[in-house]
Amino acid sequence: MARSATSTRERIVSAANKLFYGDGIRGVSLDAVAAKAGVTKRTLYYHFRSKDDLVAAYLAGRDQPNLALFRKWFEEADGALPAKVEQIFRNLARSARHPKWKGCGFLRTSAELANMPGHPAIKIGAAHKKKFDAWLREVFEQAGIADASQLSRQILLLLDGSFAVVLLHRDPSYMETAGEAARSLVDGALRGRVARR
Amino acid sequence: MARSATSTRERIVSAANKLFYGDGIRGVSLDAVAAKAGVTKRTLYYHFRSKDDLVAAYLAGRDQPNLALFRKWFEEADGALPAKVEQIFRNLARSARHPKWKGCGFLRTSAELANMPGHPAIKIGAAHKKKFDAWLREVFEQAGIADASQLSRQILLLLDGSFAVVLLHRDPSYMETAGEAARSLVDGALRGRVARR
DNA sequence: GTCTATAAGCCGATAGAC
DNA sequence: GTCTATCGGCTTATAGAC
Repeated sequence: MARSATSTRERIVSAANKLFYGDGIRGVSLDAVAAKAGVTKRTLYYHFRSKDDLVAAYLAGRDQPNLALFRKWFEEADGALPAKVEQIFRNLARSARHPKWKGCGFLRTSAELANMPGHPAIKIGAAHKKKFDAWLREVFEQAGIADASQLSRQILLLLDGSFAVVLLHRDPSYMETAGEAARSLVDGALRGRVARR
Repeated sequence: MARSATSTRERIVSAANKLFYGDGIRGVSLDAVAAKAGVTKRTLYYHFRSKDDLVAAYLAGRDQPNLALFRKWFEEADGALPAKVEQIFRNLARSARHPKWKGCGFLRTSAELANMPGHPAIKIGAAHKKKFDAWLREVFEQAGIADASQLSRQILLLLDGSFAVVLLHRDPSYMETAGEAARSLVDGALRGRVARR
């Protein structure tokens, strides 16, 4: 009734975000989420129909902030297009050195719930990556790159590959390697654009 | 006592392989593994100290067969080096169209157990990828590519990226996109080799 | 080495009061 | 909308017989 500065629902999602991202979906109980949010489990179930519902809300809450961050990194980077793309990977490497970093929440959820392909959370993850792909394709199209769609997909493969590889080896330098590969591919596409004229 | 054609231990690992790969580590109980292996849980605990121990055995059992398959795909492919590398991705796309395909067991385990960085199973996964990396680097070195190490890492990023992306979108065509990117990078490295002479 | 049986605790989800 | 209390089931792991 008394509306607090952050709503109960927001506090629950925030707690779920920290716990699910940190320890994985099936590694976290709703008891733990409720306790961290400072509510009882009954209240949690008032706001969310089920654990699956909360998992979907957890990823939905990461969608826009994540996209905004990538765009910001790109826009603030100096240099030509290949260097600006590479800069995304450099910033990612920096964030991956933070001790709490545990890869991409969307990819990890799809890996953990691979036996439930239609799970709402997986759909949210897929949509998130599609949005990033669409933004990157737009950037490449405006640069006059012929097959912008193919190139953006390739960059996304490198990006998601670096999430997976860095998580496995705990070595963020792979993100810099991925950035160099991305720069090579963008460079090649730009030269292709000129050659085809 | 009576040694069966397949030992009890092997049957347990085989059951664990199917279940863990299919439904994820934390999504599978040892009750289910024991039942599928046709033994009691007490027998399972005779052969494996803990669930973590069994998880490690599950991934260890996938190491060599997986590497052998990639090598076979490469060796049987026609054409020059870039085409042979691309053929690995084409074969992977074909296998990803099988209904039981659920990504890379090593990567999915590291994603699910991201909160346990020192877990034995993660070490086995990291070692597996390092072996593949070393083999690919050797191939590139023998082709006279200058920075074979950098190139093999880039190809692995595309490979692992395609595992993650295809699992999320359930669209194996991303593996063909990754294969084309890999071919581009190998092509570029070969041209670099000539240019530097 | 394999069995039956069970400990001890955690899980998602719900009942009913206020 | 939030609380206390609890259900029925499942989980890892162990005890003790043969």
